[in-house]
Amino acid sequence: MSDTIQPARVRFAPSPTGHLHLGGARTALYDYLLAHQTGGQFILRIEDTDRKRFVPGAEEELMNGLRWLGLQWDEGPDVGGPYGPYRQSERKEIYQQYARQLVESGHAYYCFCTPERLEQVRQEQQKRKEATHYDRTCRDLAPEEASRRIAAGESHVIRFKTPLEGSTTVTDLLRGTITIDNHQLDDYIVVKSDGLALYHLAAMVDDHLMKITHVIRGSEWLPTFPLHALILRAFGWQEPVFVHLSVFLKPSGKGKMSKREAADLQKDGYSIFVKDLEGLGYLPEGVINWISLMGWSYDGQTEFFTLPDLIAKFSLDKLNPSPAAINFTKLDHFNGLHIRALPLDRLAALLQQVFQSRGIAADLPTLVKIAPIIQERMVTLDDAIDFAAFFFQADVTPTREDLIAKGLTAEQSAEVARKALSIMELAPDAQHETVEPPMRALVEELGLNPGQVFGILRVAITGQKVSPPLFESMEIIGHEKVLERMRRAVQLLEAA
RNA sequence: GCCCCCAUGGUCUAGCGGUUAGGACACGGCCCUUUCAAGGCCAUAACUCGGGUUCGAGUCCCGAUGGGGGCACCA
Repeated sequence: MSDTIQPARVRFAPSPTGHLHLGGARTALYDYLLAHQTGGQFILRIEDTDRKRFVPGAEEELMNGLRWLGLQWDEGPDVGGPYGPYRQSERKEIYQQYARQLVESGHAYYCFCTPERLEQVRQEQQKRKEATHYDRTCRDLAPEEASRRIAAGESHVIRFKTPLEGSTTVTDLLRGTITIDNHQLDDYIVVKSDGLALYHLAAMVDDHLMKITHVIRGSEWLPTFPLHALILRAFGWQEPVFVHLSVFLKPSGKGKMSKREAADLQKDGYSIFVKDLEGLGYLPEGVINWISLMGWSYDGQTEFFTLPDLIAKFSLDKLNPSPAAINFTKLDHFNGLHIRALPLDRLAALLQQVFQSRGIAADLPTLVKIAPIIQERMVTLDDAIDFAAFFFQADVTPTREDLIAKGLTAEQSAEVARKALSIMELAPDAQHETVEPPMRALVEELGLNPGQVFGILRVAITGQKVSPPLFESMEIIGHEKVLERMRRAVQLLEAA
């Protein structure tokens, strides 16, 4: 990076109409990275001009999601800032003022066509297999007539007066210039009959007023990008840099994620909604690392990144314009990597939350001892339940069948268990340094495989066939409890 | 139907006219090993197709195909 770089002002501008999903999170991440990398500002703007689609609580969920990911904004509805308000529903008058300016300069006009008539026109056009466009009935209404009808209280909207001739060329940072014939463009409505602006006007006005330097948004805006440029140019405003990010496809890479498929994902322990990820055992670090690489790369080699790494290494010109399939197994991979990178005390604290959420009271000192032996075995934090719940149970309940070692009979297994038990009874403590050598000697003496002997002990002490390393586990469980569990296993094997 | 965007292994990607086409995930095998992991090693696997341009094309141009997006008083 050169030192001549200008601080970027970048905004994440979601509408509070649903859950924050992976695509939005990735846009917000890139916004955040660019702002922080350049010493600029990351702005959160709520685009809630559509009252019909407003979902109560969505704004709060969105903010919680961003905060969980670690993407704190510098300006926004809650923290304020010099260019507020940051909620579009609170900026109605501002948009009206600029819409009037557009009408006065001849770039927009009042339209009195009813939705019913518009619908009729649209249907006729479809029947003739034409592109659906407004037929421009009100485009050349005399200003006097328009004023008269407005004064008479007639319902109206404001439409942008798209040039009939020529073409418009816009520049997307990833795709270069895109030129479209103006006759492909419609006379889009920019102010609704309820007086509220539509995205096209509101976003351009806000981006200008809020001094946004880079607009990073989804590629669904590409078709209306020329309109936006036309609006900016009508005002004579400087155009920010536009970056249109590709969409996310479903894991197969064939098509985008449907609502149904998103729901099915939950059954597999995955979700495209940020709000679900924490509960599923994912780390914000893992999620950030994962989504950062969906459409961006650093050198094609390095893949492990923390948020500070990304701030240092992110660059817009390494963005990839092609759609990317969501790959949850890669999320698992990154999550595992970041779990292993966690300091033990922090891992222990996170584990405590996980256990607590399952109604298991796990104390921190024990958790700190457990953390190092399960850390490299976990993909999600939830895996700790399978790996370590037995540490906190009063009793374990191994089955007789599991206690019988491979290649041995029940009687032989009982004999092994009895001998191991007497070793344990003679041992002064359950430290693995004191227990492991005699146990290994026992393996030798009996002429068995370590797996056979240790397998019996594992099931006896942990109650399960898969567990963290045996002797470390015994040490944490404690001498008394280990003896107790081993005696019970002997009983179980001798019964029958 | 019309318009726009995109195109390297199954998936994420590096590549920016001359490479044995590199890395990662997943998958398979081996090593390590008390289980499960982690780690190490090895293997399988790609330039959508057709035309150009060029001494030479994954890389540039055109077309086709495929995928995606848009065509609202939603964003």
